[in-house]
Amino acid sequence: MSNLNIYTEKLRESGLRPTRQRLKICEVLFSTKETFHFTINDLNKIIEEKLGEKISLATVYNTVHAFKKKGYLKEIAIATDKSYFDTNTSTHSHFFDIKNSELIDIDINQVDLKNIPNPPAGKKIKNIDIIINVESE
Amino acid sequence: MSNLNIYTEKLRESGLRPTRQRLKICEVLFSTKETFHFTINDLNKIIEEKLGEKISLATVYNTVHAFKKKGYLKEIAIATDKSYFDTNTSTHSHFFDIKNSELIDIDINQVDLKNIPNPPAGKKIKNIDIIINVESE
DNA sequence: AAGTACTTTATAATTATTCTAAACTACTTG
DNA sequence: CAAGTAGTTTAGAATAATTATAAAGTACTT
Ligand SMILES: [Mn+2]
Ligand SMILES: [Mn+2]
Ligand SMILES: [Zn+2]
Ligand SMILES: [Zn+2]
Repeated sequence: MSNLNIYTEKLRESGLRPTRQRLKICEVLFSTKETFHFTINDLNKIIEEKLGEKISLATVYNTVHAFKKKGYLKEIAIATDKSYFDTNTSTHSHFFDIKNSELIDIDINQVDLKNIPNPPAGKKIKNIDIIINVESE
Repeated sequence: MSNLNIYTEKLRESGLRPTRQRLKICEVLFSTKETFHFTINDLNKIIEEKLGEKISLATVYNTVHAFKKKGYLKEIAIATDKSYFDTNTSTHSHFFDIKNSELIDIDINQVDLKNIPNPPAGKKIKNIDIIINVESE
């Protein structure tokens, strides 16, 4: 049985119309057991190659942003030329292998900040991004 | 007395010729008491406005990259559309105010990771980027 | 069935950055 | 110093990710 009905329902609940394009993208993003990281280009390739579908690049961007806004995706704060997204929306940090641009999840419990400094006056902490850069040895 | 001779010497030591453009950029970057954060665009504006000089944008890029390579500048790993650089080259973390794109130094002693997780097999940790995102309240 | 708001799409625009190749300049060497 | 050369600057073109535009298409309401 497909997840189509589930996605349709979820999208409607979110105020997003369950279009053919959005449902395809849901399949790609949310029907795997494991979560994963991707760029817009990655996602576009998967859609074309795995699904034999072609969705306009603008729609892929629109959809990813819409899903992010609804909390179904997270954007990873990493300083590269392109944006990375994550189907794992729980709070967690990452290893990042610069050489092959690979992101690897770190369980929230495995890394903790001690002595979190007080933010500057008049500002409050929203969230903390931790990237542990690694390289193959 | 100007720092020109010092910069000239420093550049020569580094194998970089002390050109008029590089010396100007040294003045802007390294003659202030306080360190600071900047984008290429910021730097270019300072050169034009404060020094009445005009240096080709390509040269500004070239120079910043050369200085970074020599360790006189650090690039801050922040996920924005433009790159940020830092004249503070010591190991430290940052507060980042997304609203006004402001970076604020955090002393290295004020924030520490506890339980740094083991990197994936065959990889070793190079460095750790910590960004504490803040917003005005 | 018709109307409306939302969505998709191709394409253009934007923006940061890098590339190119010609002109220029700092340094070395005779 | 004069000449050679290797490094540097520069304007402008190229690249690449992303966003904007606006027309055509679709989902939902009535
Ligand atoms: Mn960039
Ligand atoms: Mn970007
Ligand atoms: Zn992740
Ligand atoms: Zn700093």
